[in-house]
This record gives sequence, structure tokens and C-alpha cells, in this order.
Amino acid sequence: MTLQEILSEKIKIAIKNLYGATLETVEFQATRKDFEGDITVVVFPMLRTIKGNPVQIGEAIGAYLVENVAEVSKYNVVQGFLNLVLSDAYYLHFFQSVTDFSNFGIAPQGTEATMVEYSSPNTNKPLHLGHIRNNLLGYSVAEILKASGKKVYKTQIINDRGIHICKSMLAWKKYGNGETPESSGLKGDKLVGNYYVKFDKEYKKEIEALVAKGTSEEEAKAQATSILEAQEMLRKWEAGDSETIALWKKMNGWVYDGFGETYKKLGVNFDSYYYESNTYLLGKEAVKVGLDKKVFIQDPDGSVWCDLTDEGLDRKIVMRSDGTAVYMTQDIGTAIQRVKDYPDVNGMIYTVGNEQDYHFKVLFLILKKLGYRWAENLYHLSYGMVDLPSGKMKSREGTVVDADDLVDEMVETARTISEELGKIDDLSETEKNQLYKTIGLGALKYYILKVDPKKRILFDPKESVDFQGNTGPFIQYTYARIQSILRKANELNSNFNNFNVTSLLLEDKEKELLKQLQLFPEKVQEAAINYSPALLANYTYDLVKLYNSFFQNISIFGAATEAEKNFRIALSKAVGEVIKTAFSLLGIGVPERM
RNA sequence: GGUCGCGUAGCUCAGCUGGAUAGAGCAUCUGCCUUCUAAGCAGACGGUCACAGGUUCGAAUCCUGUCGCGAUCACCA
Repeated sequence: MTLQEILSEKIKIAIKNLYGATLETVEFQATRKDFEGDITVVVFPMLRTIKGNPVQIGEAIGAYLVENVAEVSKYNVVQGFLNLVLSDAYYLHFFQSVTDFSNFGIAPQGTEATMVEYSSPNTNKPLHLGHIRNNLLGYSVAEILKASGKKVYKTQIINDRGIHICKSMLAWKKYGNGETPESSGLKGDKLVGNYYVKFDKEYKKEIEALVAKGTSEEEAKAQATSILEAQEMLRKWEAGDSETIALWKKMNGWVYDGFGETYKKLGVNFDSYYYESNTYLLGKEAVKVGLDKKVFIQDPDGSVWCDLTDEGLDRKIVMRSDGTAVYMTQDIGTAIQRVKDYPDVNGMIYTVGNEQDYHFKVLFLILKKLGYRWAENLYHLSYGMVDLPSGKMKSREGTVVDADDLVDEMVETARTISEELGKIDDLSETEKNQLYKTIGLGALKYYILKVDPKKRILFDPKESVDFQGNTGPFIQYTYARIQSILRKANELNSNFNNFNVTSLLLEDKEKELLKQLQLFPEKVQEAAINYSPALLANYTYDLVKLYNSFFQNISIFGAATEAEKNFRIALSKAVGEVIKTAFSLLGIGVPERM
């Protein structure tokens, strides 16, 4: 039973005794800094069941609690707010009860599994800044869900077929002279991406030429040789033409190698992969089932629809009149397939940009109508675009920020700043390089994850990312300093794991720190429920701020008593462990030194 | 035009299921490095929470409307 639950019970009893009334719930909130106290009971809502003066009621409850609850040592009432001061012993007891903070806040894994889909790229061009946000969010939410006690499968669906990849293939065939990643020294995804751009260039030229001859632009777009050839290639692919398939496999293979490198660099991973070339025909079975269940209706021309007008949405097509599947059908089929592949899955998270809000609303609704039990637990982790100061990113106009380049830039910035500070000159080259990666990636990841996913991000690559204030490196820096303290404690043979808490009096900020530490498991749960890494990021920042403001102004090793010194070292260690855990849920590393 | 999302300090962002005088960082200014890492700390300055109504003891938070920005409204994916 938590303290809040205990207090809640006691207050209900008090109210019963004093006023003969029965309270449904008691409202708590954290006490504001300006007032003395740790936890506040809001008296106003009680006025609905009890008649009286809120101040008097507060006084009465306060007196009762001090008398009857050991943890409450003092109280004061301001207007309708009853501020309770909790005893040092309560906080110290909490601190001692957690023997190992390294797993603090991590719930044991339950049996219910959730599938988290993220990344899901096209195979015709390299990953960019938008994918970075997607990857970081998806990975982090998956880790947070794990920490909250769920079993998690990370997956992605790779859009490996269609006209876009045919464009790259065609351009490679026409202009490539057999170029390969090995021969060109280019990363596979970059190489294929270059041919996609090449295609577009040639295509545009052809359109211009046609328009100059008097063809309308619309017709020109449809008649240009390049696009006709690409369409022909797609037909061949669909017909299973062996030469086309071989080229497709080869080029996609290059892309996967390239993506693999980028994922490794970003520190994200997957438990399974789905390919659209395997799933694009799925879902037809579901269409039949839907027709039988009368969830879908068939028009005279043979096309199949789902009528969602009752839900305030439109009629949505699920099968074309020629019997082929559409995007929606594919997604229905893929969802069903995934549960077949992983029978313990009872929910899915789709990390996809907010331009597809409508699509997922419809998809979830259809799956519910089809009656799948897991359809109740679907969530579209929708996130805003990442815009540049110059506007929207457009791959054809070359205004995209490449994922690899961006990471490299961040690492370089970290290198420059670290070298200027010169604190780590004694480290080896490999250690230094590892550190720059940790810091550079930490800056980038934290910058993106601390923002509410729903909001658009304006990203200015020129100004890069700050290393001060509410940033990844600031928090990493605090962690590194704590490690330094622990190294010194070890040198001095301080036995900080075994200190006596009964003799301690807590300073205000120590108490606040303990309060903040205590919140961590709750925060993990909250972040899981809201699918929000931002919550966790901002919590960690608050913790670090508190820690710094206390430990900057006091001396740990010069503490008055041995018990105090050991307690402060132990507290530092605990803060360090929580930072480490929180950051690992965000996919960010922490350095021993920096 | 319909639907959805966003709008908080000059800038970037917090603000949980309504609660006390609205919170950080950056930028600007003032202090603090012979003592555990100054990527830090302490402080000053900075707000009509887009606007207007409503709900109530109480609204940045909930409801309605207006304005601004964005997304989306294909037998595309």
C-alpha cells in the first residue's frame, strides 16, 4: 500500500468520525515550493459531501493525521489546502528499502505482448531526419513498454515493392554501368537513392521536351519514356520475370545493408521484419470474412467497401473492382498475420507520421468491426513532421537532412567541444571516439525525444543542438560527475553502501531529491500509458537539476559526520543509477567520464 | 469546404486525471573555478497561456465559437 492510499484511508475515517460523512475519493497533489510540506490534500472537493469551512476541515484532518499516522510529522492549512510534512524517517525508510537502484522502476515482464512497429522505410532512398524521429520514438516507446512490464516485439514493414523501386532499378540499368557499393565505395542505400534522383532528373527532362512540343503537362507526365519503362518494369516484377526479380533482389540487398549500418549507428534494433512484397496480397481473406459478417458491402462493379458513415467517417474501399488489394487491405492482412505469427500479441503500436491519422483511425475501426479481441489495443503513435528553417524536406529537391550525415555532424560537434574543454586528454583514441558518439547521439536523441510527439519539430542543423540546459549532454555530464565521486569514494574506501540512516537529519533538498527518486517507477508507468518518452526525459532533467543545485553547493567528502558523508555518496549513486535507467529507456548511453 | 492536430516568455520547450503567485533552458545582465568535473551553480530581466464566451468555489488545462499554422479528405502507398 502506498502512502497516498494509507492517507486516503485515514482521511476517510477521520471524516466519518468527525462529520459522519462518507468520502468517495481524496485528492492529493505535490506541495508547491512556496509552502512548507511534501504532500497536499485538497479540501475543496470535500465540500460537496461535508458542509463547512474548508480551513476548519483542513485543520481537523491535519490534527488527526499527525496524531494517527506515523509518517506525518507536521501540517499547515492555507485556504483549502492542507499541507502535510512527512517525516525524514519516511523518506529514509524508502531509500533504505531500495537496495539496488540499478533496476529501480523496471517492472517484471508480464505475459501479455505488444508489437511495436516503427521505421518502415521505402527501399529507394536513404533514411532522413524524419526517419530519425520515427526510429527514436518507436525504439524508446518499445523500451518503456518493456520496463512497464509488457513483453514487446519490435518490428517494421519494409516497403520494398512498387513503382518507386522500379524507378531506381531502371535508372541503374540505363545509366549505371554496373556500379555497385563495392565499386563506388558508396553505402548501398545512398547508391540506390542516387539512381532514384537520376531517374527523376531524366524524367523531368523528358516532360519538358514533350511540353515544348505542345503536349499538355499532364499528358507529358503520363507519356514520358522513363515512366512508361518503369511501369513496364513493375509489370514484369509482378509477373515474376526472373531478370527483373534478380535485379530487384540485388538492389534491395544493397539498401538493407545500408539501412543496417544506419540502425546500428542509431542504436535501434528489430525482432522481426515484414516485407510488403510478401504481405501486399494478404487481406483478401479478411475481405471475404468481412463480407460474410456484413462488415463490408460489395458494389455492383465488384469493388468492396466498408461503410463508416455511422462513425462520422467516409466509405472506405478495401478491394478494387478488379479484385486487387489496396493499402488498407494490406494493413488489415498484415495485422492479422502478425497475430498468427506471434500468438501472445494482444495489441500493436504503429509509429507512423500524423499525415496518416485518418488511415489508422479507419484501420482500427475496421479491425474492431471484424471482431478481433486485440483490435481493442491498437494505438497509432502519431508524430509531427520535422521541419527545417527552409521549410519542408523534399527528397526530389535535395532539401533532406540525411540521417547518417546528421549523426556524423553531431559526433563531430561533440568532438570539437570536448577537445576544447580538454578534460579527457588522457583517454585513448578509441575511448575518445566512443565518448564522442555517446555525447553526439545523446544530444540528438534527447533533443528529439524531449518534445511531445504530437508537436512539429523545427530543426536547424546549422545551429546544431545545444549542450547546455535541458539537453542530453547536460544530463550525461551529471552522470559522469557522479561516477567521479564514486571513484573517489572507492579510493578512500568509503563504505557508503552501509550507512546508518537513523542518525540523519535531512536537508530540504535531500528530501526533495528522495521525493523525486521515489517518483521514478510511477513516471515509467505514466510514460508507458501515454506512449511518451518526453515525460521520462523531462522527469530526468528535473531530477538532475535538483541534484546539481544541491551538490554544487555542498561538499560531500567534507560532510560533518561519517553517516552524512556516506548517505550523500549513496544518494549520488542512486541518482546516477536512475539517470542511467531512464536514459537507457530513451536509447541514450551514459559515459563514465566526459 | 469537412475532419483531425497544434497555438504558453524574444527563441526552444515543460506544465499529470481542473487547484495556491505560470515553470525550465537559450539569449541579455550580475555574482561564483587553490577543496568531489564551471558542459556547472546562485540571482536579475522577461507572460493578457492566440482571441471571445461558457461550465464552477477555482480554467493554460474541460465545452462552444473565432482567428492563425499544419496535416488529411484517391479503385496511390
